[in-house]
Amino acid sequence: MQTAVLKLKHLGFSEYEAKAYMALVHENPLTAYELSKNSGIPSSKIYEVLRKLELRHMIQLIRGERTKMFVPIPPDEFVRNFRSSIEDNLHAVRTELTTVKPGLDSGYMWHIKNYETLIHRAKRMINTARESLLVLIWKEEMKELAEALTGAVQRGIRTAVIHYGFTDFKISRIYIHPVEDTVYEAKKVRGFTLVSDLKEAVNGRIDSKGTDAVWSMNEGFVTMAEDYLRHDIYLMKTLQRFAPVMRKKFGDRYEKLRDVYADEAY
Amino acid sequence: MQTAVLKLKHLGFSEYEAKAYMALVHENPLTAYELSKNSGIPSSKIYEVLRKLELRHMIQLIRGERTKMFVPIPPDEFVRNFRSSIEDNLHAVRTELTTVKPGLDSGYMWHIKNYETLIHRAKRMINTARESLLVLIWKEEMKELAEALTGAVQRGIRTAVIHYGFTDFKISRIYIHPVEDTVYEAKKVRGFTLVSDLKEAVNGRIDSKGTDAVWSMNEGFVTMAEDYLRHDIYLMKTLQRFAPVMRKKFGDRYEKLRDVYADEAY
DNA sequence: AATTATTCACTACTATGGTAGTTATTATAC
DNA sequence: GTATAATAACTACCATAGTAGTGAATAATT
Repeated sequence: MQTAVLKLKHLGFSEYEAKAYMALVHENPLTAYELSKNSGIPSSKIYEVLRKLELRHMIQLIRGERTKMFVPIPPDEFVRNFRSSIEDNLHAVRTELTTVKPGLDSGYMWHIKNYETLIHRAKRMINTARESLLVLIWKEEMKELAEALTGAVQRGIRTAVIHYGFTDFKISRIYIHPVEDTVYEAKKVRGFTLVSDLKEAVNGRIDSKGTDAVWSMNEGFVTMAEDYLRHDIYLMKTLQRFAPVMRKKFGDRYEKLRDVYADEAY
Repeated sequence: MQTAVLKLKHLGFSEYEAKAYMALVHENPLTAYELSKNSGIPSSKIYEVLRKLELRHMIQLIRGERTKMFVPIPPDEFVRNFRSSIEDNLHAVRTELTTVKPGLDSGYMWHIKNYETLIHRAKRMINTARESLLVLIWKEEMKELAEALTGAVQRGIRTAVIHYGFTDFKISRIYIHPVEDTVYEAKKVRGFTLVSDLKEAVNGRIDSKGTDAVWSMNEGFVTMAEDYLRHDIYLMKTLQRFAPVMRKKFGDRYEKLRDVYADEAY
């Protein structure tokens, strides 16, 4: 299925509705009949679908020569419409709910015991960060979050990543922590820490037994996580000074690692 | 039904899901059984509902003493989550669709022949305006759009309203156009013009036969609409100078109208 | 024994996707 | 000039899945 159709479905449209709108955007104006052919929607369904789209203000009926024709609301306009109505609803929910129960969130420690939930939470934090991101991560989690992180960097979010083990991932400030595979192999535990905007943080570990993480906006917790990462960066920068010693220990592999070292301090 | 439940339904949740989440926000943590009682959801359905909510990252299972208990994701967090995923989808749709068909929108003249569509469009324009709004309106449409306009003014949008006929509506810059009822009665046509951010405009008329309006981002069209309204305002300000004459014509009624005149030029 | 916790089974309604069929009008092909 | 595609518009029917509503059957706790 086309990605846009899929996304529209996520936004709550039926497949037929999505396809019809897509087809109309690609070519218009069209009669119902033409649209049914272009979109692959059975002609028997097309009228029902068009009615619904019109109700949702996605398309508009215009007078053709002698037949009814349809044009789509321009995508830009649709996006603005949709966003605006969603924001209305979200705002209403938010005000109604947050006024009821104040105080749970800010100091609350949230336990996450599910890997997917952890990744989901991390993604949201990365995507909604406004200023800064501090990350300690292993390659497994990096695979899940690389896209979101790249996006954040492009958005101009100050981003520092401490990556345990080797990676090809290129980002302005990435500090490679040269962990020997043996160490990792022995422990079989991956740490994961993420601090966003110095306001909220997750910290956890993932091993064969599962996931165990804590999320919070608690000030102490966040500060601690932040210090932890800063400290790690500082440590690595210190280690860099002992490059010769390192080289002895890691050999060529260390050289390779140095190439991707960040040039600038966080 | 509670408004928040309704809003959540608008956002795509089922009634049970909405109720369950609401109830959990109001009191937590709760066991499934307790929740079913508090929320009015049949206990036979509560587990299924909870499973779905967990999948959607709306709630979280925690270990109680010996029974499973549930806590909601804090509303703030939920709102951020939800918005972020909607934005992702919208963005994807937008980029995929606007790259395909460039140029339709900007010069396109959009005919609106449906009253509801006109109001809908106007609302969206008002709600998404970033700088300025110029409105020519009659009381019928004012009733539909008053809330949106008040919101815009509060948001700091420069707003000028030319209102035909008398109104109680209070807004910083409202110019009352003293139309005699007879004139209106005779024509039975209401004009409506809206210019937002000097970028897009709708212009139309509503009468007993129906609605006929045009929306466009076409530069010439927008400029024209803008000029039209400015000119009307200018005209009225000039008329003000002839207050004595006006008073003769409209008598006491005119005095009443003057009270709500805007004090400042647009 | 009563409350709490959880699952199963079944009904009804609605939305969706899919297939079939009806009725005109308008081209074009033979 | 009639046959036959192709276009256009619309109804009816069916299977499936999700949601809502009801009743009841079991466990496990207290």
